This record gives sequence, C-alpha cells and structure tokens, in this order.
Amino acid sequence: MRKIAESTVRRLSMYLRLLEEFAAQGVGTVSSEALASRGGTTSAQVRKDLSFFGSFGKRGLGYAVPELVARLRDILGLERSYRVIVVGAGKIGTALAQYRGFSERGFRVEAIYDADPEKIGKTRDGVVVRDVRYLGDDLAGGSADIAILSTPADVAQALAERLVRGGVRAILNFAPVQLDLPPSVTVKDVNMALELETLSYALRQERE
Amino acid sequence: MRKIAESTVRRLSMYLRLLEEFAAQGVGTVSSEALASRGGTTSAQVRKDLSFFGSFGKRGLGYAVPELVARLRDILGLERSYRVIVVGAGKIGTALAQYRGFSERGFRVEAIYDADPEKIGKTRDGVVVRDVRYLGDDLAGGSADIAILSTPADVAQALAERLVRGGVRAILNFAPVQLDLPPSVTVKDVNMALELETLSYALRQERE
DNA sequence: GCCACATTGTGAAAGAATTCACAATTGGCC
DNA sequence: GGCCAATTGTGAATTCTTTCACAATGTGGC
Repeated sequence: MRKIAESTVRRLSMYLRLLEEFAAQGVGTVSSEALASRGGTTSAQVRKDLSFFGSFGKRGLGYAVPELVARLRDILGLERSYRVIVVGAGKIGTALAQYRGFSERGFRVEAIYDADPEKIGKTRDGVVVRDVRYLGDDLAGGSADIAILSTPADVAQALAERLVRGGVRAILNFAPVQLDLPPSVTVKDVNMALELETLSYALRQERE
Repeated sequence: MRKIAESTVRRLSMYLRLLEEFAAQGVGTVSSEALASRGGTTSAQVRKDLSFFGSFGKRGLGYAVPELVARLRDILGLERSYRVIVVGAGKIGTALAQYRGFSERGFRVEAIYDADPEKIGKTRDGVVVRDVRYLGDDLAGGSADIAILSTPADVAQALAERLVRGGVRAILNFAPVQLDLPPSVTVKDVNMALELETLSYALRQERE
C-alpha cells in the first residue's frame, strides 16, 4: 500500500462519522457531493480520497451508505477494538478516560495510571487508578495497544519509554514535549494551548 | 500580509514554546538547527517559516532567544490577553476551563455555561457555571474573544450562532459537527476520537 | 432497447509546502 | 587585518496535495 497522507486519513475518519449519521437517518445512498458539503470539502476531494483504496461507488448513483461505512471501518482499522491506557489522572486524563466517544468507537480504556498517592486506588468511572510505578508490569493479559499520555512535560519522555518497553505501539501525547521514540511507535501530538494560539494568530490578523 | 499556511503558524507556536524552554535554561542564542532538532523538523523549515515575517537571525551565530520570543509572541498575537468562555460544563469543558496551560499563555477563562440546573451556580476553580440561556447577554463589559465549545453535537450549531451574535470571533470546537458560520468567524475543530482513529489507521497498516 | 441524466474514477494541471543548496554575512582567533 | 568556521536567508528544485475536467459508466423512464 502506498503512503497515504495524514490529511487523507483524517478526512476518511470524518466521512465515516458523516456516513454513520446518514445511516442513522435511513439514507441508503449518498453522493460525493453530499458528503463534501456536509464535511466542508469538495466532491473531487472525497472521490480522490476514496480512490486510493478502491472504487466503492456506482456511477450515476453514488455510494451505498452501509457498504461504505464497512469499507471505511476496515480501512481505518476499526473492525477490532483497542486496549487503551491513560497515563496521568489529572483533569484532562480523567476526562478523556471517561469520554464516551472513545468507547463508542471501540477504544476501551482499561487502566489509568498516576503517581499521586491521593489518587491511586480511587475509581474513575469504573476504572481504578493504578500506581504509575507498576506501569507495564501489571496489565493482565498483555499490553495495551494505545496509550494516552496526559502527564506533565517533565516526566513524559521517561513514561513514554516505559510504555514502549511495555509493548504500546501508539501514543496520543498531550504533554507539550516532542517525544523521542523508535520510529516503530506512532505518536500523535495534541496541544490545546497551541490550538488556541492558532486562533489568537487569526484574531491578530484581523486587527491589521 | 500574504497568507501564511496553518502548518506554519502551528510550527511558530511550537518554536515559541521551545524558545521559552531555552530562555528558562539561560540560553541566549539558538540556531535554526537546534530549534529544528528539538522540534522534530528541519533547519531549512525553521528558517523558511521565520523568513515570512522578517529576518531575525544573525548569520554565523543564530537567533537571540529573548528577541525571537518577543517577535513570535507578537506575530502570534500573544502580546495581549484573551477573554475566553467555555460552553458546556461536561468533563472536557470543565477540564479545559481549569487548564493552567491556557492562563499561562494569556487565555483567561471568564465564564462557563451549561444547560444543566444541577451544574448552574456551582463553582469550577473559581469560575461560576452560568445558565446557557443567558449566553451572550450577561458578559459584563463586552464580549469574549474566543469560545471553547464542548457541548453535545446536536446543540453545537445553535449555540455557535448565539456565540457569534454575542460577538465571539473565534471558536475552538470540540463538538463532532461541522459548524456553518460566517467566514469572519475562525473555527478550529478538535476531535479526540478522530485523533485516536489516525492511530488506529497506523496500527492497521502495521498489521499487513 | 435506447435516451437523458447523474455521478464516479482518474489522469493531467495547478497550487502549496518542503527541501535543497549556496551566496552572504558575522564572529572569533591568531 | 585576514582567514576560518558557523549559520542565515532565500531563490530554485522537488515533492506533495488539491482541483479540474471529462470519459466511462449506471439508472430510470418510456
């Protein structure tokens, strides 16, 4: 499979969400133009994105919604569920651990880790907060697939290395630090302050 | 000013964070290569990004850290502070309202709004949760600059329109829905499930 | 069966972003 | 003061992404 751009993958994920909405409304067929206008892109973009993976539509008619949902779920790797652990039981980590949007899509949060003795042992929405010292040791039945790293920046690198040694292969990194890990590990950085700064930049532009 | 790519703005924001780290360590001068290696990009990219706004470096030497910090803060519009309101006092909204990374950068959360009578009137880290019915009416001393929209998808569009009528000019949108607003409003979408799905895609690729 | 219409799939073109590569400087050393 | 080493700033080249535009279908009606 040739390399697919991240922007393309992000749009596929968006198309999937839109298609599920269409499906819930009982719509059986959808055109690239309908997907595009709902998703804020162009019909050519939709068709090009899908064409990297095959031809799923019918000319003159559009795409069969349930079929395309299934194909996209397969392409995105969502036909299976994923074991997720959250490292850092702060406000953000806790909120994410309980976020229903994850479980709805097959991302199962199986453990939360923290270093604070006050938090260890307490339950967060049915998931116990474990001592970060045992990170990697005590995941019953093997490792998690994905870790959500929501710790202070200064401990993020060391914890990320522990995660990787423990078998985690993908990390959603909320710590504002560039993680240095083997290229076999996929890291996706999320930085809320940076997002606000792009807004600040836009407002700044308006002013002049 | 010619149009600057969003990717460039995001990198500028990252450079600023790195430069502040350098400054805190007492480093007075930094090369594009040093910034690049810490930030996971290339020195040519750093220089090109900065060159859109002027030439701030000294050949043979690099960039004066405090000076470049000041320039980047100015470029990104961070020399002033911003009034922020959070709409939706769920887990994510509440966590963001209290996130220290915002206040540290001059984003001041001044109000939280929710529709739940259970939440209205309660205090979250010094900020009272207000009734969303009064959104737009009761911000003393004028409107907020930026809104963080962390509500369910089905009410997001209507609330966004209220925000815009109330004078908000930028929205950080956590609701998984494409907002349809006048182009004068800057919207930045954040979708955690989508981020996990890009990781899922990457893991899926590994498997074949 | 055939026509009119809608819509896909996709090469080619255009546009945007990144990387290359090197002349132009600057500072430091002797 | 002159030379060496380091590093910027930036056009040109390259690579990547999006858009265009149209031939190639399918569908539904009659």
